[in-house]
Amino acid sequence: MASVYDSSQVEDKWYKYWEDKSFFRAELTEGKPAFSIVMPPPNVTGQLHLGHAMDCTIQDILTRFKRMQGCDTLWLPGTDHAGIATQAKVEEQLRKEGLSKEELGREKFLERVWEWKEQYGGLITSQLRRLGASCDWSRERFTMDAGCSQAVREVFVELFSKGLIYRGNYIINWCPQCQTTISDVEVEHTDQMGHLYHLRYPVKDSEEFIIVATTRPETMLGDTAVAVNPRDERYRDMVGKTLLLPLTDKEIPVIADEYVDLEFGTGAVKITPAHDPNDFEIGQRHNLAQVAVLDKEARMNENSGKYQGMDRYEARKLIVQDLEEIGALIKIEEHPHAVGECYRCSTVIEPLVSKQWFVKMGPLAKPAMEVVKEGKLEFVPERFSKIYLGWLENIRDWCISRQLWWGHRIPVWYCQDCGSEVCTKEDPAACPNCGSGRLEQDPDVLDTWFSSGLWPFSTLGWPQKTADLEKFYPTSVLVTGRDIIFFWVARMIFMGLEFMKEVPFRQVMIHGLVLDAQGRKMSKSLGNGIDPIEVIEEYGADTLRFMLITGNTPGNDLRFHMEKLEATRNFANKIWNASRFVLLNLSDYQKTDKRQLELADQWILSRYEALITGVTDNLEHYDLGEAGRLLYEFIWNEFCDWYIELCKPRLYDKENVVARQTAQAVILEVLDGTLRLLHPFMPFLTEEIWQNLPLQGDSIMIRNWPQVQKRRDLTAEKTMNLHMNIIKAIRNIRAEMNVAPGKKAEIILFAAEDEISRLLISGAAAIKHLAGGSSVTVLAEMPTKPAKAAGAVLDGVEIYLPLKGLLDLDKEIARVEKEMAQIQKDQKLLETKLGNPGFISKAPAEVVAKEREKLDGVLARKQVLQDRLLELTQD
RNA sequence: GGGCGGUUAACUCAGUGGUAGAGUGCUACCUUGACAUGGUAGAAGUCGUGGGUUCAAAUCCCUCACCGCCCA
Repeated sequence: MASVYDSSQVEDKWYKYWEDKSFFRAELTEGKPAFSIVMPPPNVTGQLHLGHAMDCTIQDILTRFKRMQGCDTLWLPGTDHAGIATQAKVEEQLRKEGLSKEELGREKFLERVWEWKEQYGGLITSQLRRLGASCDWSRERFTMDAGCSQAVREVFVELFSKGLIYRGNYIINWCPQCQTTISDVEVEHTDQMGHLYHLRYPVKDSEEFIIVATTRPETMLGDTAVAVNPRDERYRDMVGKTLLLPLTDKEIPVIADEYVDLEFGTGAVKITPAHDPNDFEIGQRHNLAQVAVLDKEARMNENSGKYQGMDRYEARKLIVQDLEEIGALIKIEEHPHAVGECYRCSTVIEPLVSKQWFVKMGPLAKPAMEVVKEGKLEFVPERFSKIYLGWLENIRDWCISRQLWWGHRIPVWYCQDCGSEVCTKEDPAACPNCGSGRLEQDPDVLDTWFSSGLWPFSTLGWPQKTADLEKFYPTSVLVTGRDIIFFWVARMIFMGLEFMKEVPFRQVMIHGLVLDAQGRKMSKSLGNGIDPIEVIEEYGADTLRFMLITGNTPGNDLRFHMEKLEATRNFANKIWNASRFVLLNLSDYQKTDKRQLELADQWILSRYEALITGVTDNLEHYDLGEAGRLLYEFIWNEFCDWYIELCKPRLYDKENVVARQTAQAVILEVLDGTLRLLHPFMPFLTEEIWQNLPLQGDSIMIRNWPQVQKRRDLTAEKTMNLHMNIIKAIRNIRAEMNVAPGKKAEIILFAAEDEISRLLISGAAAIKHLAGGSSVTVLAEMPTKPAKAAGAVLDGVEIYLPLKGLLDLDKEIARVEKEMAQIQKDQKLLETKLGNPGFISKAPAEVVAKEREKLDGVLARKQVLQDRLLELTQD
């Protein structure tokens, strides 16, 4: 074995081995409890980024953990067809060839997209394999495969027949770049500095006027009213009057509506029902006409007179200029406001009135809220349920039609003869109303999230009644980022409740984002993204995985630091070398029953037992970071720094067979168990080591999860702590006295209490070995204290190092005085506390007793230090 | 404007009533038969501000400030 762990030599080998042996497959074993996760499907043409890496690492840890615990485990992978993004990529490819999708035609274009999907769709799944994802590839799904498509069809038709899907003219978000509608959640609001234009609208046949404030003057040509708040004194007399829209002299009424904010601007707002969602609603309440002045390219249309054909921003400039000329522009103010942009292309979206398909949300949202309120579905951390509920409370109907070609085509046909609408599970051959064969299918496709919303059951075979569905629905937990709660999580919940009559998952674990070292989001435009595959190649998948889940708490963002990556790589290497040490000393290992456990063995077994509990409990509660931290600390501090060192004398001594075999047995047991606990976090490294251990089994990944055996031994832990503290104190003295590390020194220990004295004798060998002692003498009595020695005192033990010739008296005095100062501080603190009658009477007796004990210890130590100081300063 | 999260050692973060912890970095020493991607020892924090509750607050409550995110 090499002294440095080389991940590149082992990862592919083991992944292939696991996959070939079908270890990832859910077997539907009778009687085994189920554990299932559906993977949030990444974009089929996408590449793995650190967000996926974190998300999938968490899922893999949970999956491997549950698998080892004996569950019938299914982690179901798949990809999403990602309508807009994928279509855009293929269109871009066409553009390079000098083609457009219109030239190609719908059918040919879709063929091209499928080709593209075949070519690039495998990339992300192969990248997930590099990460070590133990998902069941035999059940891999795609949102546009036959099964998922059938599910989409089923759901659409059913919702349609229940009246929960309808078509109508409403205001929607239009992306002039993508040339499609997008849903409310796909609009991103960013604060930008804009202007508030104050415009004067004159009252007809009067000298009066109203000043309205607007951020979008170019839409004024589509104004059909001006609204004020009915409680607004300023405009009481204006309501009902007719205004003349500047530039056109069109007559529009002044109306009163509660929606208008008295504080904002002038308290009077122009109403453009065709280009603003709020105005749209006001327009409906007051029966106002909708006059569209912008087209789908966001250019001024035929209703805009001389401005026709202009881009919206160009038109804004000119209209403002023209208004100024006629004296209708009162003033322009700087005004910060939120601008809605397309989440895909960042183009400013344009609210337009358009005939689209919608899902009626009210009836679906209600049960989706109930299950969370009733605790049938839990968010982890809990606070995310508030975000979820808040969103559903104010939800608007979901616009699901998209003017794209790539996606699930809306299963509605229009009869060209009688005009009826046909929505059926099977493609209709003739109009059921008039029998005509002239049916045309709706050209639009569905929002990608419509099919992802069905993911937890469509992937398990629904609408068929399958064994998978029976066993694995509801899934155990969903793991995803918080940016996707509205897009996806909420939709899966109401779809699951509607069609399965059951939550799609019992828990939702929400994690944060991976940020760059400065705490910024990683983005293409900033160029601060990090390719996980490059990280895997340089540092190994285990390192990346462990780094992504440690050092933060659930739900919080994680900053990506190269230093942290290195530290984790060093940890992997540490494990590698500790294992190497064990293996080097296990060459002649034989199973034995003749174990004679020493204190160190009892101690490490006890600590290992605590580790099992800690790691298991934290994994059960999705606190992976804490579980990882416990493993890190146990392995590095307790196992490597102490246990391995304590074992060395026994392992090197081939004469004492029983002692050696005992050490071999315990170190193997602890290493084996620790590797198993670590396996979900670092699957490759643990497999590579485990395969080298003298143990039976095909793979660590299908071994049992370690169980506690009631071997926690607090007495052994306490004794060991005493020994460790003595060793540390001696090392400290040696370092402060500049004793060369190789130089052995005489150690004298004394305890007034017999019981402690016995513990010292039992630890003498270990202390000698680890504290660089030439000898360890435990004195039963100490009539005179050695003056010419360096010393320390702790837990009822006095330590002396005679250090002939090496002792610097002044230094030693300084050391003792420093310690004395600390002791006095402690004493004062404790005395103040114990002198407080409130503390004595109100604090729990247990706490008081503990503080008393502390004070006793402090006083005893003080006494010894005082004596020593006296002796040191005497002659 | 509303909501959520954060503010702890130089940096990155744990800690959620009983005298502050880790990793990295820093200082000194050490190539000792697992590991220099290492070992040993050490220095380093009035736990954002101001109040309150409590015998006791980094921890619970309130105020404010700053940073980040979400919603409108």
